Amino acid sequence: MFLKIVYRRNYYIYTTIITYSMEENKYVTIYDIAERLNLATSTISRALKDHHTISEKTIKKVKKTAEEMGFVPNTLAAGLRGNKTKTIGVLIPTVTQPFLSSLISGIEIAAQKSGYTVIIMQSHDSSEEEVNMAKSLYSNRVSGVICSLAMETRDTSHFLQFSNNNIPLVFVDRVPKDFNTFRVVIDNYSAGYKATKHLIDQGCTRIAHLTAGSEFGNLYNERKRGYTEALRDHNLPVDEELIVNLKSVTYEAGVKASNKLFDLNPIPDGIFAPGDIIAVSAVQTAKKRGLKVPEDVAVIGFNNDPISEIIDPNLSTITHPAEKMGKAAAEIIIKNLKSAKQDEVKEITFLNTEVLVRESSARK
Amino acid sequence: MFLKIVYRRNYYIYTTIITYSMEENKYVTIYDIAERLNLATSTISRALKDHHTISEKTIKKVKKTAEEMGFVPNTLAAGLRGNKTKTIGVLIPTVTQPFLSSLISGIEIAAQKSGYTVIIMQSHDSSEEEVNMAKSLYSNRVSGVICSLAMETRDTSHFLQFSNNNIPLVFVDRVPKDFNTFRVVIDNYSAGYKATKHLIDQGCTRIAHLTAGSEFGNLYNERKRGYTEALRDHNLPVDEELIVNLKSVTYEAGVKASNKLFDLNPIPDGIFAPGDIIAVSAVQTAKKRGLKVPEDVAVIGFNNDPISEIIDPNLSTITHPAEKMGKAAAEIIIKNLKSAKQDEVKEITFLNTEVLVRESSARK
DNA sequence: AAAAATAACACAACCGATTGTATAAAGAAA
DNA sequence: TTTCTTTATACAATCGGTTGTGTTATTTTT
Repeated sequence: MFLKIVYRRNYYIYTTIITYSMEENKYVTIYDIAERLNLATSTISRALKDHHTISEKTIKKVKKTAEEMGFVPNTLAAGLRGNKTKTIGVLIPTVTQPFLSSLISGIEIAAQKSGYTVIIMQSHDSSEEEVNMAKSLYSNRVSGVICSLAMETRDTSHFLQFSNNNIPLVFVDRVPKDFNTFRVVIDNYSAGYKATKHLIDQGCTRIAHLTAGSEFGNLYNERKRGYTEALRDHNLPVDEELIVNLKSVTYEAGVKASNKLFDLNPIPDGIFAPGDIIAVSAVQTAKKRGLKVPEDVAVIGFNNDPISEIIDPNLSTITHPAEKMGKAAAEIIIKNLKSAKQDEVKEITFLNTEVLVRESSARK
Repeated sequence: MFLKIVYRRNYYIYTTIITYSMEENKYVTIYDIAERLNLATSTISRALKDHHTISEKTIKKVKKTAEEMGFVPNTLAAGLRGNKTKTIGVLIPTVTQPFLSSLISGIEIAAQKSGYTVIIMQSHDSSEEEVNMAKSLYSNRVSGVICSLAMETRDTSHFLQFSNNNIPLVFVDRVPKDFNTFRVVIDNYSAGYKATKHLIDQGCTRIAHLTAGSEFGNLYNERKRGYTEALRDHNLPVDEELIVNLKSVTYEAGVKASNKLFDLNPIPDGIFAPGDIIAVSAVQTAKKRGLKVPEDVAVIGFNNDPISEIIDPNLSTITHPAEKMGKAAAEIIIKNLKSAKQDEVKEITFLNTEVLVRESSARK
């Protein structure tokens, strides 16, 4: 065995390679252990999981031998027989958004604790991919599914294969309105309300709102509803020219929308953005135009992404407890898998959000 | 079936629930199709994969019926029989770092394209968890494994179970020195060299370097080696007081280290940080102390994290092609799974890095 | 000491797709 | 018509744990 270094471009490195012995140790099965110990495979199987019908002595002997022989159970065989796999399928738009990667992290930690494995699939916000991947998860006989819908998704019938087959299904964050299953969300309405109220409390009277998404993605609409309600409750007019609908939730779209707002006369004195990236774009656009944040315009974002703590001025934001939501979702799955049948009542779990006041909105 | 809303805290929402019919459609198997069509299961199995011994007519009929009956193949059964699963296991420290989530994204896209499923596990930089999870991947009979080592890991013998059993194993980014298997990396030495040279080219003569990690994690050491070599090549002294070793790669640790550097007299006129978060902390610490970036001190980071484009001033950085690396790793796995036996030669794939000059270091 | 109860383990079917081999039917060659 | 191919499909073993039931010992009860 030797080493070949491939230079894909023009860089060099020096490396030492030690070759380990390559004798193939085929997968060790319970049959191998049974043969070695002159016991039945059923005894081995039961001994390995401390079944009460097996004597202490045998259990100890079996476990020791299994260890020695390097036995690792074949999850597939167990899953096939028992028709369950201790695997949780996660179907989300992408793993690269901070919110979603934190969500995964929470799921993974909770799953790990109970001995579950996590399969992750990315829909890339495409319905078509979501349909395929749901099928793939089903094909893999996942024990439960956690999903945050693709932006594009309207029809959710591809999730019926889970709910119809008693496979626990939890929607997180971007959830369908009309599907009877578990949901873990934040209250986007009250979060929007709180964010707007905060700006009002800071003395803002001309508060703009950047929003996004369609009617179906009720997430942004709920935030917007909170925004308008807060304005009404405080006797402020809801000015349609202060509400800008983003084509996409990107930095560039945020810059464009912010510029539109700052072209108004008078400019808004407060901006509520439904995401930190957008809020950051607003802050920086303001700064570029010589506006002071928060003095001239106060800004509050959403999510509490890592960046919100880092930019200057620090960004006020609404917390979005991603990891907790992941943990909650995974725990719902696990709880429902433990009991013989699923909860009749499909709980909607609301997690708390908080206004995090930092420099970008602190006028007082 | 009804709906119960659980208020975890103090928020409210209004939701409509439509209950879908809940008749259970058990998993449909090829046996069910065989029975319906009065054919043998072997015929069904072959027909579904266009085997040449099955007639066109039968294939068409079988596929139609399978579709109608809602047949979804049981991956477990196929995996058990064939002893392969079309699943790639990914074992990384965490999914929440931008580099790693982009890496996953790349893996997932490439895997998806070839019909592979991805299982992700997080070691949280703990060796113990890494050992357990490697075992779990093995237990799940993954077809291949992609791993970026836990910071803590010294002994890599828990990966022998893969290489000894002909399961393609690719290490990415944080790779062991002495394990004979595929690796996908960047040339950290030359990246460090280039970053430092860039600062020199900008007129810096007193360049500090923040570094991290131990001897084993050769990643940071390589960057440091590039740094010192670049200095030497340009007849600049290597000043130990300008090299600060971080306890952890966090913003806070970066602030602390930066302050230490700015307490020196004279202060460094350039800083090379081995990560963008650290670089950002340096930039902001400098600004807080009234120093101008890049005039008083030029800063260059590493990774090209999203934040580097957003902070003010924009951060110069070294690109770290995460998604490409993931794609490359997955493709190596897939290629090796396609051929009967693995490549004898375990390639080391180097991906290119580039100096991305932005405001934080552009003095000229 | 005989009957009953319990402990300890073995036997074999099962999960569902795959695949080497066998068989039957249809067509081609002799 | 008979034999040889070719085509189309069936049969049955297999992968490796799991689990209901059966079978022997061994111990306890009466």
